[in-house]
Amino acid sequence: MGRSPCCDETSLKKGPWTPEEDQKLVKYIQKHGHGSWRALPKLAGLNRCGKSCRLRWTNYLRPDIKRGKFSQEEEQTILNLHSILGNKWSAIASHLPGRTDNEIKNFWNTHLKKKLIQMGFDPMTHRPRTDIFSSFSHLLALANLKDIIETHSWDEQAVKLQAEMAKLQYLQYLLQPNSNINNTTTSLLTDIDTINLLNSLSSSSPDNIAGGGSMDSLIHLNNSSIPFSHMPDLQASYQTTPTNNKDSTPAAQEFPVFSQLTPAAASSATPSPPSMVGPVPETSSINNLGDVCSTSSCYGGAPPSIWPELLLEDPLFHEIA
DNA sequence: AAGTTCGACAACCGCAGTCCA
DNA sequence: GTGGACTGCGGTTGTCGAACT
Repeated sequence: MGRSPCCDETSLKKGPWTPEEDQKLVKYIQKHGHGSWRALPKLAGLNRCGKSCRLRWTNYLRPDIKRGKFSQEEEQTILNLHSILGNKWSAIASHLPGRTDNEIKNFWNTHLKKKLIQMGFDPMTHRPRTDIFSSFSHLLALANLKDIIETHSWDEQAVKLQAEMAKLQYLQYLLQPNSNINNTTTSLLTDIDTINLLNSLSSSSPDNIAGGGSMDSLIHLNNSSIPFSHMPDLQASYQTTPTNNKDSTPAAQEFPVFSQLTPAAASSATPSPPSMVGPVPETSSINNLGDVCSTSSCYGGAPPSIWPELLLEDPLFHEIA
């Protein structure tokens, strides 16, 4: 298949379009239609390649383009569709009238992706990240650095650190959704193993790596439920722990679905549906979710909404099904 | 006030698919 | 069937203004 040279002519202008160029392009297309994009620049009196003209028209000058910030509904639609379609920006754009694939792609990369990451979700899978312990260990270390320095020798702590990290790494392995655990029995054993391991961590001596607070931290993290979303026992604490007023967190306000999860849904051992359903990390434990709301796409006081519903209503969902 | 960093978004690049002579 | 022309698409880069030091 031959490849057409397009913009390799060095004499052709690149870079930002001027208002004059825009005007020429719009006038020409309004009068003649775009026809052949390759021929268009000459006919329109533009020193651009056809490809550049096409992009400028489709991404910016087209009259039916909706500009401005994305609405909350649009944001949810993007999240839903992305969870099914992945980076199929044009497919996503086709469900958002007036929005271009480029605009959606940019919005995803600059806002939504960061938001998911900050909330502890993998932006590609829309599931809780399973590598949370890598950062968790850092958090533990930071949180207890003072205690370590003040009360214990470095050697002593180093040994304990290694032991705890080994446990955590094994725990992480057990929690891997793609681990080679296929049959029910093994899966059950795994959960038991996992819980036992957690218990062992929680029952460690008070001067363990977390300075007596590692399991507390875990439980609080479990309120955020990133690593344990498929662990029923721990989910119980998720729903009953009163000390964490999730509804007051920015994330809970912004994504009310997280605070509305039923125990059954929260304790489901089944991997979450493509849409992002799952508890939200506790603001103060994981990261500053206030930052999440600091973006231009945050809509304080907006009515609650639930992505999966939107997803199921979308005709695309039926197409795919 | 000047320089630097960062975020948002427009634009470019190159591959892949489709159409058609 | 073949190959050139063209379009669509997704990843990446460049630019510019705002925020920060």
